[in-house]
Amino acid sequence: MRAAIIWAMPSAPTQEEWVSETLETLRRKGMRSGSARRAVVELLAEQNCCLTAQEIFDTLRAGGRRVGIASVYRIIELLISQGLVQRIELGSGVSRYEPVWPDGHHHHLVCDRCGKVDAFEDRALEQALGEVEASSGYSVAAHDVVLHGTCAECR
Amino acid sequence: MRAAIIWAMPSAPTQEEWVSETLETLRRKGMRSGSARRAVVELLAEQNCCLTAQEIFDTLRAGGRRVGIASVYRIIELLISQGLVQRIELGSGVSRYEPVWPDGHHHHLVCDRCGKVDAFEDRALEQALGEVEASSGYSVAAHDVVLHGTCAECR
DNA sequence: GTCAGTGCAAAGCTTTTGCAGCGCG
DNA sequence: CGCGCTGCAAAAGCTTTGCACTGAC
Repeated sequence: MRAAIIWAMPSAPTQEEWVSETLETLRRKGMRSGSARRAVVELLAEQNCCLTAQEIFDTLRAGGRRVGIASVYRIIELLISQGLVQRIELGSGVSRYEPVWPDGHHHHLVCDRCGKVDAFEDRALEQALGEVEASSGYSVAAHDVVLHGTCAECR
Repeated sequence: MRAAIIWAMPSAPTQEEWVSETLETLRRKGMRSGSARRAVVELLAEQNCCLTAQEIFDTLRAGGRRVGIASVYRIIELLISQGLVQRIELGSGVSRYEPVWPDGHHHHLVCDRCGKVDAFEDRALEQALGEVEASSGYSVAAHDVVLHGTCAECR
């Protein structure tokens, strides 16, 4: 089995390190660390799966935090522009977001029956993508791969 | 150069054949061929790039057709459910649609600067994807690959 | 004390749904 | 000549913007 299904939580850096490095990166650019911003960063860090803006909002509200959905969107937008978070489109019409871990790169498998999302890594796939990118004439900054199908439990 | 940038219009079937085969497929399932349905199918067939619902609507309106945007969405939905059209998400928040040609399979390169979209094919990439799919535990029905970057002109 | 960050409310867009009338088969 | 298809209008999400106030530095 070459394509290992993983949960995207590399051992290094840890979740806490990602939080502090993310806030430090913002601070270095002269940005402040307000309560909503810190809450979103901390929540993203502890996820093993990509979240929607609504899920982030609901989770923070359920935890008693008084955040606005607009702040969630603004914070995500900021983190994406700094390369700290990545937007994932799985085809359902809503955007999902997950932290960018410096030492890992993975893609997503979506079960169209139950909605489950798995992550996977594959060296041969990355290599094939790298060769396509090199010969494309584009300067490729990012690539997204989404596999749609039916998971083992639903089958 | 392995990854050929192509425009996704295979020689067989021709555009006219795709139109007639698509309408015939619908007819065989007891569906009718109203004017809006035929107009959308004909417009899709002559595109070399994926279109948004709004673009389809605007183009048909500009051509003097009295179509509703709701019909455009309903027709696209129908064609997707029959496997005749495919939904493409390029990360901008709007869905794009293109015909499924029976004899070809391609992916997309997006210039994040000017918005241009190119299509490409690559055998090694398809093979790597096939191996990932086989070992994933999922029954994979479709896969989407999107490369983001800067095109030669913008660079 | 200043001004970036925030919450709330309203607006903007894309997509979906309801419904009455038209027209394909 | 019936019922499926269509256009229009309204509704339903998701996301963005405006604005006054709060709180980080």
